[in-house]
Parts: sequence; C-alpha cells; structure tokens
Amino acid sequence: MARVGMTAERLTTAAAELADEVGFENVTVSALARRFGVKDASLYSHIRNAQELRVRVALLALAELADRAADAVAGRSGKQALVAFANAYRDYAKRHPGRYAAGQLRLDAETAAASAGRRHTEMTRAILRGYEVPESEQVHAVRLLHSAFHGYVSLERSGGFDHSGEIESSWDRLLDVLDTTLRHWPA
Amino acid sequence: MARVGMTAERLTTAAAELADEVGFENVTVSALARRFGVKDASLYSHIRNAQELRVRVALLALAELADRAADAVAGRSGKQALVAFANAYRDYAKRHPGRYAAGQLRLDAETAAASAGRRHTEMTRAILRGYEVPESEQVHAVRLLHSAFHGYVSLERSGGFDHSGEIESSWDRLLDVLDTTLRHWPA
DNA sequence: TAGGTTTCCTAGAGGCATTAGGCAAATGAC
DNA sequence: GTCATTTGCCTAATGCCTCTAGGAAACCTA
Repeated sequence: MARVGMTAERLTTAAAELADEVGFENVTVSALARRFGVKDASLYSHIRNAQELRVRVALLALAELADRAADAVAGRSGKQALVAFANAYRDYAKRHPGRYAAGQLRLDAETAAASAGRRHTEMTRAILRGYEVPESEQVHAVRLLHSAFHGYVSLERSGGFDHSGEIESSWDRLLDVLDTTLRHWPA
Repeated sequence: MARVGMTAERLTTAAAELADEVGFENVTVSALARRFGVKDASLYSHIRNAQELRVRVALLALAELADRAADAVAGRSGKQALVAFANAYRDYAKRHPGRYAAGQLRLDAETAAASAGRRHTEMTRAILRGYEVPESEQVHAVRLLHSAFHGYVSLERSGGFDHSGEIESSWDRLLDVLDTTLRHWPA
C-alpha cells in the first residue's frame, strides 16, 4: 500500500483549512481521512486521538494570530498600535473563523504555557507602553482589552449584532473609547 | 410499554441540567435518553432532532439569564445597576457553565428575534439611562458592555486568565473602568 | 540484500443520530 | 363501559464517528 506522505504537521495544516471551510466542530478524524484519500484508521499512525488533533489546530491558530498581530503592530505605538492589534485580531477571526474558534479551546496548563497565548499578552503589554497605566494596573488593562476584542468578535460571530447594523462603526467607536479609557485610566 | 411522561419541556430542562454537569457539547440524544431510562429513539416523539434540543436549551438559558439580570438590576441605577447586571451575568455563567455555553449558540434570525436576547439589550439600555451617553452612541455603548462582559467570562472559562491570578480584582477594576468610561463617554 | 521499522489496510467494537413500522397505553367519543 | 383513534415507547436498521489490534507491504538502514 503506497504511502501518501502524511505527517502530524500536514494533518494539522489540513485540519486548520478544513476548520475554516466547515467549522471547527465539524473537523473529524473521518473528514480528514477523506481529504487525504485514506481510511480513518490510518491517521492514528500520526496522531494519538481526535483531541490531539484539536489541540494542534488550536496551537497553530494561536501562533498565526500572534504573528499577524506582531506584524500589524510593528513600528507603531499608542493608539495606532492599539488599533492595528485589534484590527489584526478581528481580521483574523473573520478570515479564519474555524481557526479562531480552535484558538478558544481550553488547553491544559502546560500546553497553554507553551503556546503563543503569552505572546498576545506580551504584545498587549507593549501597547500599554504608549499609555500611562500604572504597573500594578497593567494586568487589569490587558484583560479589559482582550475581553473587549474577544467579546466583540465572539458576539459578532454568533449573530449577536445582526439586528441593529452599524457593526463597523461600533467597532471603530469601541477602539476610540478604549484608547480614551487607556489615556485616562481611572485611579 | 408504560409511558414515563416525557414532554419537550421536560426534556429541555433535563438537557439544561445535564449541560451544567457534563458541558453543553456533551449533551446528546443518547445521554438524555439514558437519563429518562428509555431508548434513544423514544425522544423523537417529542423533539424533531438534536438541533432542536440545543436550540431549546439555548432559549431557556437566555431567558433565565435575563430573569436573573432583571432581578439584580431592579431598583438600581447608575453604577449600582451596571455592577449588578454584570455580576448577575458572570454569576450565571459560573453557576451554569453549560447553560451559559448554550446561550452562545448561533440562532436563525427568527428564533433570535423571539428570544430573550433582546431583553438583555433593553436592560442594558435602561442602565445607560443613568449615564449621559448620547442617543446616537447608545448602540455602541451597549455593544462595548456586552463585549466586555462576555469576553471576560469567556476568557475566564477557557483558562485565559489562569496564569496570572487576580481574577476577582480584574473583574472589579473592569467594572470601575467601564463605569468611568460611561460617565465620561468620549465624543 | 536482509532485517527492522513504519505506514497503510481490514476487521471489529462501541457510541451517536435518526427513520420506519409495530404494539400497547392513553385519550376521546358515544 | 366499549370502541376507535392517537400517541408514546420499542425494535430493527442504517449510516456516521472514534479508536484498537493485527497483518501486509512500503520504506529505511546497515
């Protein structure tokens, strides 16, 4: 039986692509096997189980998002950096809905610690350098920003904003308001 | 064959309870059938399919959350109302993780319009009465609040805050900051 | 080339979702 | 109470998904 050259990395990449096409929840060992023209059982030479596949896609998504955000933020500071980061974040979610969803997977502590997730935090801290948020408040400011971005994108994706339109202007206003809030961080 | 008295409502309630126990994604027709001591196929006398079951649990969760929030907000205004609403929201998510997850299900436009989702929006608008956010900006302010609350709860649930502690103080600061932001809503 | 390792397959088991038809309980009409 | 109709549960079956174990062939190394 000729080998098709599957590797865990190839499977992961294909699963990520499939996630964007059919939704992360519909990425299955069976669907992936069909994509490679092999039988389901063949995949277990490369991945332990379906959960490992999901975790791999999640890690890939977190890394991609961090790269995109880093590119967008490079050379910018203050409001420009904030807006660039936020737009990279939302843009990624819109272009790669399945990967974005994968990035929300709950990971075990060890895996999470090794993921690109901490790069997101570091980048956000770097953005805060353009503002005068006290050191003791930085963890709170980081969480406010991540909550607002993720919350907006999440509600947008689940249709929470479908009835009232103005989605783009709400996003722009959100960024304005957050910028102002950071510039006048309350004591 | 004696009847166990299943109805769509009873199935929905049981599914919601099961969601909180094992996670919304693990609520299946099979698991529910086991809970009632009947065979899987018997449930189809009462529900059309698994998707209908999920939608029903989603609607139940949205309604419960709206009731909780309404109770919490009653008789309060300004920052107190904001904090009460937000705390009801997060509290519900913590006590009923499975139901909360169900509430995020993407619904078709008709179902969404008939759901308790709009009550959330109305309540938030009522909270804004305690602030001087211009009418034209209210949709943006509502979305900022919902994004922040949902984002925080969501990231908390998926372990995004596990590495740095201070989760309660970050929440309290978030509410302070949002209150201040509303009081000085930027033009 | 020989031998060891790895990858693909088959077979199978168990879980999940759903349909169709049968039988008995429950309900409604007289 | 009797009878007809409706409804709810079951069985049987189909198809999809996940995963294990063992076998055959491809691949790699010495």
